[in-house]
Amino acid sequence: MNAKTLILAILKFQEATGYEIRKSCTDGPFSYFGDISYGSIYPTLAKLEAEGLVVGRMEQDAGKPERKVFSLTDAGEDVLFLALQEPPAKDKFKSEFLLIAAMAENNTPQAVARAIDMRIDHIRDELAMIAKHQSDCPDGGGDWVSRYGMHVMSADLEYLQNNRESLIAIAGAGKNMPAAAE
Amino acid sequence: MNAKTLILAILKFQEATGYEIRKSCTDGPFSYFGDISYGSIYPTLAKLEAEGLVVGRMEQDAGKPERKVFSLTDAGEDVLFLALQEPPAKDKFKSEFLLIAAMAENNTPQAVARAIDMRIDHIRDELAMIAKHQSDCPDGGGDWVSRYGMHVMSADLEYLQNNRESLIAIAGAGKNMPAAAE
DNA sequence: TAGGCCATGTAACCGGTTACATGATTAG
DNA sequence: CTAATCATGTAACCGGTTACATGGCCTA
Repeated sequence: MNAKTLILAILKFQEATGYEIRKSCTDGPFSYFGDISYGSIYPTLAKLEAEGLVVGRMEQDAGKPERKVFSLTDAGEDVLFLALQEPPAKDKFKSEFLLIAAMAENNTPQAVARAIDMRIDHIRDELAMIAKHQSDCPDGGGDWVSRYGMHVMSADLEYLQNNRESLIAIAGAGKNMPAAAE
Repeated sequence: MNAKTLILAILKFQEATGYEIRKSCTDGPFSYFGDISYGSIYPTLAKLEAEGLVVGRMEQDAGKPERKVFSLTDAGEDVLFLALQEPPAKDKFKSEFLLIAAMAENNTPQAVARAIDMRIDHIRDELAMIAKHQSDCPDGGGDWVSRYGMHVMSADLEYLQNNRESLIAIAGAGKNMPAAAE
């Protein structure tokens, strides 16, 4: 997902500043579609405005930094809809935790325990986030995706909790283990 | 997951050529940890060899291109184990399909149907791949990860199959729909 | 005989990150 | 008084991709 389409999509849901866009695709519900930072958001927003796909409006509240709120134009909507009709790229799932788990016999029980606990916490946080945002879209595609996420993540969490001990037990079984650090 | 650690990890499981490394992290079971292509594999392998973390051995079979098979050295193993003990980065899941689903009301039923069918096929393929590779590691971390993957992906597939129609029904409900292309 | 697979490698490019610069307000 | 949050933006850098160059074998 390139920065352009992602920003267009976010603005289709609601107008936002560069700062807000960054937040919603770092922590927020848009984090599942792609991840972009300031260094690409602001320049992209400028390009998009030059192309007439978004418009920025200056806002000034007393005692607050000036903000530039962007919203989608009709032309921007057309470009977004066209992009959405293209066949999607394969989903990407990349996990360092999985590598640690797959190589558990060559690691310390401590490191493995920490890795799985981090993942459990992470999924719990995401589940909480989905629950929080689900009220924003009680039906339609947003709701469908929320339910999907909760279904899959619940299964994920379930496995992790039920098999935590067995993974930790695997750790340290290999030869040539380094002396336990930390 | 940077190219260096990923290559070291792959070589811990079995020695391989640059070509084989690329295959196993594009289609194969290592695709969940990271994705690297020739342009980064070969230079990284050269660096790794210069650092003494891997060694390459030339092999020549009659009627076949010459191959350089790399394997991990003791120093490489140490570096890998150290890297594995670091707390893992948050897992990344990025999905264009999810964006299409979330915006289903602004898309054509055809495009939405194609997107969900592609995802269903994709998950079925991955499930088949895991089943195929599971026999390679009947126990330990590899087995744990295989079971994990099958558990989560089965839940995923289940939701997708049970809710396919409802997502397609959402499509086309929005205003300002573009004329159906294709 | 065309295309795919095996196999190695390079050079140019680029999308996106990191880190920085700046500054006001509010919460702890 | 410090840290966090809100807010915008730039410049340097870099990891990794794309596309290319090369070539022989095997299968449809």
